[in-house]
Amino acid sequence: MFGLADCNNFYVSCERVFNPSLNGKAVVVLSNNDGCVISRSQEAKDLGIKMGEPVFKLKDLVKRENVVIYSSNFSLYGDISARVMDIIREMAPLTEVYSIDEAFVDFRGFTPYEASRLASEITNRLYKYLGIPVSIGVSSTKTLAKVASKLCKQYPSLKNCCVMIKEPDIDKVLKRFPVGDIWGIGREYSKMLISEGVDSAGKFKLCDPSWVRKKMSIVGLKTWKELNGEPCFEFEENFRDKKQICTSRSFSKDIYDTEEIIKAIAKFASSGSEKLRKQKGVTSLIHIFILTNPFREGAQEHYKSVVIPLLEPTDSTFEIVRVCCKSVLSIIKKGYGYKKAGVILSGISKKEETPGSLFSEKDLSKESVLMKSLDQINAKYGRDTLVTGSQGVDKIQYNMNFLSQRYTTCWDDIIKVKI
DNA sequence: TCTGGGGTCCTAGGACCC
DNA sequence: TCTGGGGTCCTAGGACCC
Repeated sequence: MFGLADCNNFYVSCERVFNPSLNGKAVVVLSNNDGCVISRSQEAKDLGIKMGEPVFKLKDLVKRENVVIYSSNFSLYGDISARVMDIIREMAPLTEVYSIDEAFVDFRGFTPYEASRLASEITNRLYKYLGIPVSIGVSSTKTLAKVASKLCKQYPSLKNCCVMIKEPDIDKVLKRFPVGDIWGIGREYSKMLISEGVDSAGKFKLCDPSWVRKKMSIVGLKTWKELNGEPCFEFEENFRDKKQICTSRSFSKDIYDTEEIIKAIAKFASSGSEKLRKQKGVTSLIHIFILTNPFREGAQEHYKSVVIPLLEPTDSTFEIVRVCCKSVLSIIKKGYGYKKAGVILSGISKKEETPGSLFSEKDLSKESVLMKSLDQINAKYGRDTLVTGSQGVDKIQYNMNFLSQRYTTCWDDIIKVKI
């Protein structure tokens, strides 16, 4: 049996821990740059606020209903998430962290009764120790466990735990479960299935597998099998290395100045390199992209990108920043305002397993020492203490008008709170 | 005025290999 | 008249996740 522990309205719940007066109120957390809604309290959902909705469209509603707004505070959410995962791991050692607010928990070998006891112990402890409400669903596959965890949110009487094992019970649930809410079925497949008359998980479960395979590839077929009780997604080990590392941001306004774009690209390249070194990898392919504002009228050409294969795979901030700054010039057009940019590092391999070049002119061991010092200094004195010249010293401005304090990770903020 | 960021996997088609 | 067969690798694009 697989369990899925899912924090309820996670970002909003984190804000509520440090500000209990938010309980019972409509609260939303916004994406980077204060763009879209990415977390909603139940009260906000009840007002009809949708996931991903841009906040400027909600202006009237926010005012009328006194919706409380927060900018996203990932230092806080990341730290609370780590604490949640630690506690779950203490109680169920084989735990796969799936996202910032979800973990699959191993319930193999448990009777349904034992599973339900452990699940409720976990939710109770998380609420008691951290103040974070968590739903746990348990069933025979990951996909069904996801369904079970969603039921908890629908039926408060379940007290945040739902063990779903008996076939007739499962079928009863699936019959009323919207096909688009199934894990692995997104907007496009959902549209297609509904147009074919398949609007519930129950109906999808009864589809002909070869039809599913044809329409939705092997991925869709796996989801179908999982709904039929055949596990296709196993537990995975947690610290799998990334195959690509993407760093990108939207800017708070359109940027026309080439120097400004270069600064941003240098910053993205340098953060990417740092992430790369953390997993002891080297990149051999760099992808840079810039976008003009796609929502602005009359903007034609809005996406430009360039891919640069490297002759020698590297993890050096200097090398990566240098290549990026030089290459981005080839795609920037004068007179265009850019709204977003990013750097993707791919073709990643383990540094120690990557052969060096016979004709290299660089002294790689020196470079390694330099990078190590760079990382150590930034770890000790804070991010961006030491940066490349092309990144510049003044930070790029992003909108963060409703930011809470970093209650658990930043000493300055704690002092401010006390005062 | 204001529309997120960071990932994964699969498939089709083209270029290339022997 | 007749024009191989079996692969791999790469890229772009499309779907999905939170």
